[in-house]
Amino acid sequence: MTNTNNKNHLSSVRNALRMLKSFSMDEPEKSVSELAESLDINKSTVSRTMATLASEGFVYKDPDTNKYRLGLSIISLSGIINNNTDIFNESQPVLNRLVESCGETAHISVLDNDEIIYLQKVECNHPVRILTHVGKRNPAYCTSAGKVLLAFSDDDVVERVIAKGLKKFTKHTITSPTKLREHLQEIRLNGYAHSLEEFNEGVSSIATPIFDYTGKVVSALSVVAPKQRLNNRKLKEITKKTINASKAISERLGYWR
Amino acid sequence: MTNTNNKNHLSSVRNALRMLKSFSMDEPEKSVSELAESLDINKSTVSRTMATLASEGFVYKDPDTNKYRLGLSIISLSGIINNNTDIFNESQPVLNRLVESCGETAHISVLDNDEIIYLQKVECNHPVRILTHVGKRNPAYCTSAGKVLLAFSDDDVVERVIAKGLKKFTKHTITSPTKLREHLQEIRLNGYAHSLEEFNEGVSSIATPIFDYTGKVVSALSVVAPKQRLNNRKLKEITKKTINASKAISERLGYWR
DNA sequence: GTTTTAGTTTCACATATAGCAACAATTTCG
DNA sequence: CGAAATTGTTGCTATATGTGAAACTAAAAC
Repeated sequence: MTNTNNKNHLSSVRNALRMLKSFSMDEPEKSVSELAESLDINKSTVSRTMATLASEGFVYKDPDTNKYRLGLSIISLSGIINNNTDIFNESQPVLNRLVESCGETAHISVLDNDEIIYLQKVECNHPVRILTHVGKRNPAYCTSAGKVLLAFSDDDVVERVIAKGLKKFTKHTITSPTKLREHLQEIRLNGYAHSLEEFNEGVSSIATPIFDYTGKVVSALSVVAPKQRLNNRKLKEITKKTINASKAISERLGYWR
Repeated sequence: MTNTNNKNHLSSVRNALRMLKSFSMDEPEKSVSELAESLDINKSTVSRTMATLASEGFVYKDPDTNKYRLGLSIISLSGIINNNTDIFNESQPVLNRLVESCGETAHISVLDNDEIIYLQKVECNHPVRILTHVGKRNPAYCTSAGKVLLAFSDDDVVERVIAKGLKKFTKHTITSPTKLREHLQEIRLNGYAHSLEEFNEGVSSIATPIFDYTGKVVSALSVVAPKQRLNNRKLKEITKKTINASKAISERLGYWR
C-alpha cells in the first residue's frame, strides 16, 4: 500500500495525478526510476501508471531515451478551459495594448489554494525578461497580483495565508501579520498594489483588480518589470495605465462601475 | 467491472482520464450523473474519481451547481509543456509578424494520433473569425496543415489515415485514396499545401512545413481565412509569406537551408 | 565480455475499487 | 406547499484489480 490518506479517494488515480504534477519547468522529462524514487512509489506501479497515462496522451514516452514528457492531451484540455473562461476571451486585446503602451510584460492571475497562478502572459520586447510563465504559482502575500487578490478576499483567506507563515524572500518582504493586514486595507482603498522587490530582488510589479458582472474580484492584472526600469514617474504612469486596462476588462465582463 | 481493455493498464486511472477528456468546448461543465451516463461508469465510481481529481486541482466543483469544470492544475501543466517545447518559444514572434502582415489568423499544429492538433494560435483583427482554438483536433487529410504533415510523414501513417476512411465533409474534400496520395506527393514537391473548402464550407487555408535541426518536419504553420477574403492574388501572396515565416521558424530550430 | 542499471512483466496476495443499496439533499412537479 | 423524483455521497461487501517482490529483458557502462 502506498497512500491511505483521504479515505474516499482513489489512490491509484491520486498516484497518477502526482506523477503528472511532478513534472516541472526545471524537470520536464522524467524516467520511470526517477518518478518512482521522488514519489516513493514502486517502480512497477509507476511503469504501469505511466503506460496508462501515455495511452491516453497525457504523457509522451520518448522512444529513444525512455523518458516521459507531458503530452498533448493536456494542451487539448487547457484549450477547453481557456475558451470557456471569460477572462481569457475578454482580456487578450486589452493586454496586448497595455503591453505595447507600457513596454513591459503583463499577466492575468487568479488565487488558487492561497497562491496566485498566472493564467495569461503577454511578453514585452525587452531582452531582459522576468521569470514567470503561464501556469506558474507564486505566493500571494508578496506579489502585487497576490496582494490585490488578497485585499479583495474574505478575511479568512488572509488569515489562512498568514497562518501558513510569511516567509521572508527579500529584505522588502512583509512578514508582520499586522503590517500585512494594514497594507491590504490600504490596497483596497487605493485600488492598486505595488510590490517593490518584495518577492524577487530587483523585480517590481503593479497590479489592479478585475471585477466580474457581480462586482466580485475574479482576477488581477499585473505588470512586471526590472526595478531599474521603474523610476517614480514610470511607476505612476504604468499604475494609471494598468488601472484603466483592468477597468476595460471588467467592463467587458459586464461590470458596471 | 467496466473496462478490461488493455491488460497492463490501470482501469481506475483510465476512467479518470476518460472523465477529464469528456469535457469539451461544447460541454465544459458536467455533473456526476451526466458523466456516469455518457461514460457508462457507475455513479459512485464517478463521484469518487471526480473527488480525487478535484482534490488535486484537475477539476473544479462549482459549489452552487455541483457541476465539475476542468481545473487550474491543467493550466499549470500546459505551461510546462509550452515553455519546454522549442516550437512554442521560437515561433511566437514570427507568428505575430505573419499575422500582422497577412491580416489573417495563423496556427502552429502537429500530428497526433493521425489527426492534427493546434498548439498555438495568433488571431487576426477581423470580426469574422474562424472556428479553431488551441488544443482543437481536426482531420489530417482535409486541412492544409494536416496535408503538409502527412506529405512529410512515412507512408504507413498516410495509409493508416486512408484506412480509417476519408469522410466527405464538403464537395471539395478529397475522398479518393489514389488522388490523396498523388496530392500529397505534389505538396511535398511544392513545399506548401492549400485547402480550399475541403473541410469547412467557405473556409480556406495555406500551410507550410517547419523543420527541426535534424531536417525532420515537426510541425506545420498555417494561415486560415474565409474563402471570400482569399482571391487568387491574395492566396499567392500569403503562400509566399507563410513559406518565409516557416523558414524563419525552422532556422530558429536549427535547420540549415 | 562482464557488470550494472533500467524498464517491463509475471505471479500471488492483499486490498483497494466497483457496484449495490441506503441515505441525505436538492429540485421538480403536481 | 407537500410529494415525487432526481442527484450526489457514503457504508458495505465480494472480487476484480492494483501492488510489490522478484524474475526477466534489454541496454548501457565499464
